[in-house]
Amino acid sequence: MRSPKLTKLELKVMEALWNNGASSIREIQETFPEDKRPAYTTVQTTVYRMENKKVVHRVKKIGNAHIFDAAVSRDAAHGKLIDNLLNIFGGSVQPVMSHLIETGKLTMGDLEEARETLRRISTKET
Amino acid sequence: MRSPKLTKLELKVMEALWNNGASSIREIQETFPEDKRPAYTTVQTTVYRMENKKVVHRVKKIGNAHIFDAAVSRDAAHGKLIDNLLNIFGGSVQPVMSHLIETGKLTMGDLEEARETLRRISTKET
DNA sequence: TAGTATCTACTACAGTCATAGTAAATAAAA
DNA sequence: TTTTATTTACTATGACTGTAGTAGATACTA
Repeated sequence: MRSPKLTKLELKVMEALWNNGASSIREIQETFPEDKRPAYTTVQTTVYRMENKKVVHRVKKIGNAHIFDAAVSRDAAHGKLIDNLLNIFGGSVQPVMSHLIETGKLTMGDLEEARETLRRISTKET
Repeated sequence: MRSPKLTKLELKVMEALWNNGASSIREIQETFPEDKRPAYTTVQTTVYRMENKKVVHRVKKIGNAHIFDAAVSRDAAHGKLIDNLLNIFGGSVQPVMSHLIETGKLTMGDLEEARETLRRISTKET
């Protein structure tokens, strides 16, 4: 299992670690907007579970506080999410593209950019 | 709630309904590949739950069997999934495109096609 | 009509998740 | 050093999910 499935809350924890680097439970908790900040112990429980799943790990101890860090990269995790979605669509990107276009989320500019990226890669690879 | 979140199994049930139209529990169950076909009652329970969520509904009764049909369109459900994913990426399509390109899932042909679709739409809309 | 097959409705159960409380340990402050 | 604040480790709980069994109703068949 390259990287296990992450839940919504777990992803938020990962975001905190990806953005701010290794952090204590308290630090992770405080990245949540004040009005929707889960209790300290909620974050704690989640992080412990993530530790079991091996997606975060303890890197050191400061005072009595453990410091955790991400054990999977943002790209890996995000890639997993995308592949997952794609699977639901039978692995075809076409329906995804259609939806993005129809909802106006994909602009000509995005396409141009993608085109460039693709060209650059294929030139390098060939 | 436009359309509630659907789980993996629920989506498979929806697929069955979208593909084959209104169906009985038995018919839905039989769309699963034989080697990974859940028990009749598993499908039944799932469909009942989906009925509560209002994503399917009973359309008629044949013999003693109820016939269910989808109450949300494939596009709506799929759109929901995509939007959901996009939210995780802060609403930006860019990281998604990058991943698709990097994993070779998005080809130049796909881009051309998307380009065409986009052009056609914007011409019509403008 | 009696027996067999099918379906519904209900119940059960274990796993995961989001949520959080509490007791005990540890560290910091007065 | 006694008090106060912070952390850890453990426990609890209520949704939701995937899984499926069972009793009773209904329909089909010989």
